Amino acid sequence: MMTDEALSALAALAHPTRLAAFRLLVRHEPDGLTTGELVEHSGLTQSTFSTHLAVLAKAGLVRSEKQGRNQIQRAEIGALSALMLFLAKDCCGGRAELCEPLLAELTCC
Amino acid sequence: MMTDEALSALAALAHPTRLAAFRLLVRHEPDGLTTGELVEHSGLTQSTFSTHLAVLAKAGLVRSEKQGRNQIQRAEIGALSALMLFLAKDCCGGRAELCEPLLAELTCC
DNA sequence: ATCATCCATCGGTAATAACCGATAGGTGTG
DNA sequence: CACACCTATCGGTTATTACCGATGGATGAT
Repeated sequence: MMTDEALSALAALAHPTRLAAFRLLVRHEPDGLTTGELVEHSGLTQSTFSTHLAVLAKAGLVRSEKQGRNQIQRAEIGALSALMLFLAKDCCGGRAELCEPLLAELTCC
Repeated sequence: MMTDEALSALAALAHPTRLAAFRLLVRHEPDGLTTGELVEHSGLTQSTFSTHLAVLAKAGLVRSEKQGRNQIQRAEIGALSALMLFLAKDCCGGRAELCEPLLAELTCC
Protein backbone atom coordinates (compact mmCIF):
# COMPACT_ATOMS: atom_id res chain seq x y z
CA MET A 1 0.00 0.00 0.00
CA MET A 2 1.37 3.36 -1.04
CA THR A 3 1.40 6.31 1.29
CA ASP A 4 -1.31 8.08 -0.66
CA GLU A 5 -3.61 5.11 -0.38
CA ALA A 6 -2.97 4.90 3.34
CA LEU A 7 -3.68 8.60 3.67
CA SER A 8 -7.01 8.38 1.93
CA ALA A 9 -7.96 5.32 3.96
CA LEU A 10 -7.05 7.09 7.17
CA ALA A 11 -8.96 10.20 6.14
CA ALA A 12 -11.94 8.10 5.17
CA LEU A 13 -12.05 6.44 8.57
CA ALA A 14 -11.33 9.64 10.45
CA HIS A 15 -14.95 10.68 10.55
CA PRO A 16 -17.57 9.46 13.02
CA THR A 17 -20.19 8.72 10.40
CA ARG A 18 -17.82 6.91 8.08
CA LEU A 19 -16.10 4.95 10.81
CA ALA A 20 -19.43 3.84 12.19
CA ALA A 21 -20.66 2.86 8.76
CA PHE A 22 -17.53 0.92 8.01
CA ARG A 23 -17.61 -0.94 11.29
CA LEU A 24 -21.23 -1.74 10.74
CA LEU A 25 -20.42 -3.13 7.33
CA VAL A 26 -17.63 -5.24 8.73
CA ARG A 27 -20.04 -6.73 11.21
CA HIS A 28 -22.34 -7.54 8.32
CA GLU A 29 -19.82 -9.29 6.19
CA PRO A 30 -20.24 -10.98 3.86
CA ASP A 31 -23.90 -10.08 3.30
CA GLY A 32 -23.47 -6.34 3.31
CA LEU A 33 -26.14 -3.71 3.80
CA THR A 34 -28.08 -1.55 1.41
CA THR A 35 -27.30 2.13 1.19
CA GLY A 36 -30.74 2.85 2.56
CA GLU A 37 -30.11 0.81 5.68
CA LEU A 38 -26.84 2.59 6.22
CA VAL A 39 -28.52 5.94 5.79
CA GLU A 40 -31.03 5.02 8.48
CA HIS A 41 -28.29 4.08 10.91
CA SER A 42 -26.41 7.27 10.22
CA GLY A 43 -29.30 9.60 10.96
CA LEU A 44 -28.10 11.88 8.20
CA THR A 45 -29.68 12.89 4.95
CA GLN A 46 -29.48 10.47 2.09
CA SER A 47 -27.41 12.88 0.05
CA THR A 48 -25.01 13.65 2.84
CA PHE A 49 -24.49 10.01 3.60
CA SER A 50 -24.00 9.26 -0.04
CA THR A 51 -20.99 11.53 -0.18
CA HIS A 52 -19.56 9.83 2.88
CA LEU A 53 -20.02 6.52 1.16
CA ALA A 54 -18.23 7.85 -1.88
CA VAL A 55 -15.26 8.74 0.30
CA LEU A 56 -15.11 5.23 1.68
CA ALA A 57 -15.44 3.76 -1.78
CA LYS A 58 -12.73 5.99 -3.22
CA ALA A 59 -10.44 4.87 -0.44
CA GLY A 60 -11.15 1.27 -1.38
CA LEU A 61 -12.66 0.46 1.98
CA VAL A 62 -16.11 -0.25 0.65
CA ARG A 63 -17.23 -1.75 -2.59
CA SER A 64 -20.78 -1.57 -3.80
CA GLU A 65 -22.78 -3.85 -5.97
CA LYS A 66 -26.07 -3.22 -7.59
CA GLN A 67 -28.84 -5.57 -6.64
CA GLY A 68 -32.14 -4.67 -8.17
CA ARG A 69 -32.78 -1.08 -7.37
CA ASN A 70 -30.82 -1.35 -4.17
CA GLN A 71 -27.14 -0.82 -3.80
CA ILE A 72 -25.47 -3.37 -1.59
CA GLN A 73 -22.45 -2.07 0.26
CA ARG A 74 -19.75 -4.35 1.57
CA ALA A 75 -16.65 -3.72 3.62
CA GLU A 76 -13.39 -4.46 1.89
CA ILE A 77 -11.56 -6.30 4.60
CA GLY A 78 -8.47 -6.51 2.45
CA ALA A 79 -8.16 -2.74 2.45
CA LEU A 80 -8.36 -2.67 6.21
CA SER A 81 -5.68 -5.32 6.43
CA ALA A 82 -3.53 -3.37 4.02
CA LEU A 83 -3.89 -0.25 6.11
CA MET A 84 -3.00 -2.07 9.28
CA LEU A 85 -0.04 -3.64 7.59
CA PHE A 86 1.07 -0.23 6.42
CA LEU A 87 0.93 1.07 9.97
CA ALA A 88 2.53 -2.03 11.40
CA LYS A 89 5.49 -1.84 9.11
CA ASP A 90 6.37 1.52 10.58
CA CYS A 91 7.30 -0.10 13.82
CA CYS A 92 8.00 -3.65 12.75
CA GLY A 93 10.39 -2.66 10.01
CA GLY A 94 13.67 -3.46 11.64
CA ARG A 95 12.36 -3.33 15.18
CA ALA A 96 10.09 -6.26 15.71
CA GLU A 97 10.38 -5.89 19.45
CA LEU A 98 8.11 -2.86 19.31
CA CYS A 99 5.29 -4.79 17.72
CA GLU A 100 5.51 -7.86 19.89
CA PRO A 101 2.87 -6.75 22.39
CA LEU A 102 0.58 -5.80 19.55
CA LEU A 103 0.88 -9.19 17.96
CA ALA A 104 0.27 -10.85 21.27
CA GLU A 105 -3.01 -9.01 21.62
CA LEU A 106 -4.03 -9.62 18.06
CA THR A 107 -3.51 -13.33 18.10
CA CYS A 108 -5.66 -13.73 21.14
CA CYS A 109 -8.70 -12.08 19.57
CA MET B 1 -9.37 2.49 23.04
CA MET B 2 -12.60 4.41 22.77
CA THR B 3 -14.05 5.41 19.44
CA ASP B 4 -13.27 9.06 20.02
CA GLU B 5 -9.64 8.30 20.67
CA ALA B 6 -9.46 6.20 17.55
CA LEU B 7 -11.05 8.99 15.58
CA SER B 8 -8.57 11.56 16.73
CA ALA B 9 -5.69 9.18 16.07
CA LEU B 10 -6.98 8.49 12.58
CA ALA B 11 -7.50 12.18 11.89
CA ALA B 12 -4.04 12.95 13.20
CA LEU B 13 -2.44 10.45 10.85
CA ALA B 14 -4.64 11.40 7.91
CA HIS B 15 -2.40 14.23 6.83
CA PRO B 16 0.75 13.91 4.75
CA THR B 17 2.85 16.08 7.01
CA ARG B 18 1.74 14.41 10.20
CA LEU B 19 1.96 10.90 8.87
CA ALA B 20 5.46 11.54 7.58
CA ALA B 21 6.50 13.06 10.87
CA PHE B 22 5.08 10.20 12.85
CA ARG B 23 6.75 7.59 10.70
CA LEU B 24 10.01 9.44 10.98
CA LEU B 25 9.69 9.47 14.75
CA VAL B 26 8.96 5.76 14.81
CA ARG B 27 12.12 5.14 12.87
CA HIS B 28 14.00 7.21 15.43
CA GLU B 29 12.75 5.43 18.46
CA PRO B 30 13.75 5.53 21.19
CA ASP B 31 16.00 8.56 20.74
CA GLY B 32 13.42 10.83 19.20
CA LEU B 33 14.01 14.01 17.24
CA THR B 34 13.90 17.66 18.15
CA THR B 35 11.04 19.77 16.90
CA GLY B 36 13.52 21.72 14.82
CA GLU B 37 14.71 18.63 13.01
CA LEU B 38 11.14 17.65 12.28
CA VAL B 39 10.39 21.12 10.98
CA GLU B 40 13.31 20.84 8.59
CA HIS B 41 12.10 17.54 7.24
CA SER B 42 8.59 18.88 6.78
CA GLY B 43 9.59 21.88 4.69
CA LEU B 44 6.88 23.89 6.39
CA THR B 45 7.03 26.91 8.61
CA GLN B 46 7.90 26.36 12.22
CA SER B 47 4.54 27.63 13.36
CA THR B 48 2.58 25.51 10.92
CA PHE B 49 4.46 22.41 11.87
CA SER B 50 3.99 23.17 15.51
CA THR B 51 0.24 22.97 15.13
CA HIS B 52 0.59 19.64 13.34
CA LEU B 53 2.68 18.41 16.21
CA ALA B 54 0.02 19.52 18.64
CA VAL B 55 -2.53 17.43 16.77
CA LEU B 56 -0.34 14.37 17.04
CA ALA B 57 0.29 15.05 20.71
CA LYS B 58 -3.39 15.56 21.46
CA ALA B 59 -4.11 12.25 19.81
CA GLY B 60 -1.54 10.63 22.07
CA LEU B 61 0.63 9.54 19.18
CA VAL B 62 3.58 11.69 20.14
CA ARG B 63 4.90 12.72 23.49
CA SER B 64 7.39 15.48 23.94
CA GLU B 65 10.01 16.08 26.52
CA LYS B 66 11.99 19.17 27.18
CA GLN B 67 15.73 18.83 26.90
CA GLY B 68 17.55 22.07 27.34
CA ARG B 69 16.03 24.54 24.97
CA ASN B 70 15.11 21.78 22.58
CA GLN B 71 11.94 19.79 22.63
CA ILE B 72 12.48 16.12 22.00
CA GLN B 73 9.60 14.41 20.26
CA ARG B 74 9.04 10.69 20.50
CA ALA B 75 6.52 8.39 18.89
CA GLU B 76 4.13 6.67 21.24
CA ILE B 77 4.21 3.17 19.90
CA GLY B 78 1.58 2.10 22.37
CA ALA B 79 -0.93 4.48 20.82
CA LEU B 80 -0.25 3.03 17.40
CA SER B 81 -0.74 -0.46 18.74
CA ALA B 82 -3.97 0.60 20.38
CA LEU B 83 -5.23 2.06 17.13
CA MET B 84 -4.36 -1.07 15.21
CA LEU B 85 -6.01 -3.18 17.84
CA PHE B 86 -9.10 -1.03 17.59
CA LEU B 87 -9.22 -1.56 13.85
CA ALA B 88 -8.42 -5.24 14.12
CA LYS B 89 -11.21 -5.90 16.54
CA ASP B 90 -13.67 -4.76 13.92
CA CYS B 91 -12.96 -7.81 11.87
CA CYS B 92 -11.54 -10.17 14.44
CA GLY B 93 -14.43 -9.75 16.83
CA GLY B 94 -16.29 -12.94 16.24
CA ARG B 95 -14.81 -13.59 12.85
CA ALA B 96 -11.19 -14.43 13.25
CA GLU B 97 -11.07 -15.97 9.81
CA LEU B 98 -11.10 -12.50 8.27
CA CYS B 99 -7.99 -11.44 10.10
CA GLU B 100 -6.00 -14.57 9.54
CA PRO B 101 -4.20 -13.32 6.41
CA LEU B 102 -3.40 -10.10 8.19
CA LEU B 103 -1.85 -11.89 11.11
CA ALA B 104 0.13 -14.08 8.77
CA GLU B 105 1.67 -11.03 7.16
CA LEU B 106 2.30 -9.30 10.45
CA THR B 107 4.09 -12.15 12.09
CA CYS B 108 6.48 -12.49 9.22
CA CYS B 109 7.68 -8.86 9.41
C1' DA C 1 22.83 41.09 31.91
C1' DT C 2 22.37 40.70 27.10
C1' DC C 3 21.65 38.23 23.20
C1' DA C 4 20.46 34.42 20.20
C1' DT C 5 17.86 30.15 19.78
C1' DC C 6 13.89 27.24 20.24
C1' DC C 7 9.17 26.70 20.24
C1' DA C 8 3.96 27.53 21.36
C1' DT C 9 0.31 30.57 20.47
C1' DC C 10 -2.35 34.48 18.30
C1' DG C 11 -4.59 36.82 14.34
C1' DG C 12 -6.03 36.53 9.85
C1' DT C 13 -6.70 34.54 5.18
C1' DA C 14 -7.44 30.87 1.91
C1' DA C 15 -8.70 26.29 0.98
C1' DT C 16 -11.22 22.22 2.23
C1' DA C 17 -14.92 19.55 4.05
C1' DA C 18 -19.60 18.84 5.93
C1' DC C 19 -24.17 19.44 5.42
C1' DC C 20 -28.63 20.20 3.27
C1' DG C 21 -32.39 20.51 -0.32
C1' DA C 22 -33.33 19.69 -4.93
C1' DT C 23 -32.63 17.33 -9.20
C1' DA C 24 -32.01 13.55 -12.26
C1' DG C 25 -30.70 8.80 -13.76
C1' DG C 26 -31.81 4.00 -13.25
C1' DT C 27 -34.67 0.13 -11.85
C1' DG C 28 -38.57 -2.58 -10.66
C1' DT C 29 -43.85 -2.51 -10.32
C1' DG C 30 -48.65 -1.91 -11.73
C1' DC D 1 -46.25 3.46 -20.37
C1' DA D 2 -46.66 5.58 -16.02
C1' DC D 3 -45.36 5.47 -11.31
C1' DA D 4 -42.84 4.80 -7.08
C1' DC D 5 -38.43 3.88 -5.16
C1' DC D 6 -33.37 4.02 -4.58
C1' DT D 7 -29.25 6.48 -4.97
C1' DA D 8 -25.61 9.69 -7.09
C1' DT D 9 -24.67 14.35 -8.10
C1' DC D 10 -25.26 19.52 -8.27
C1' DG D 11 -25.55 24.17 -6.11
C1' DG D 12 -24.93 26.76 -2.18
C1' DT D 13 -24.09 27.75 2.76
C1' DT D 14 -21.62 27.09 6.91
C1' DA D 15 -17.96 25.20 9.68
C1' DT D 16 -13.48 23.42 9.93
C1' DT D 17 -8.74 23.09 8.77
C1' DA D 18 -4.26 24.53 6.81
C1' DC D 19 -1.17 27.88 6.29
C1' DC D 20 1.57 31.98 7.19
C1' DG D 21 3.82 35.95 9.64
C1' DA D 22 4.41 37.93 13.99
C1' DT D 23 4.67 37.90 19.00
C1' DG D 24 6.31 36.35 23.38
C1' DG D 25 8.03 33.15 26.93
C1' DA D 26 11.68 30.10 28.16
C1' DT D 27 16.44 28.46 27.92
C1' DG D 28 21.40 28.45 27.06
C1' DA D 29 25.57 31.06 25.54
C1' DT D 30 28.64 35.18 25.71
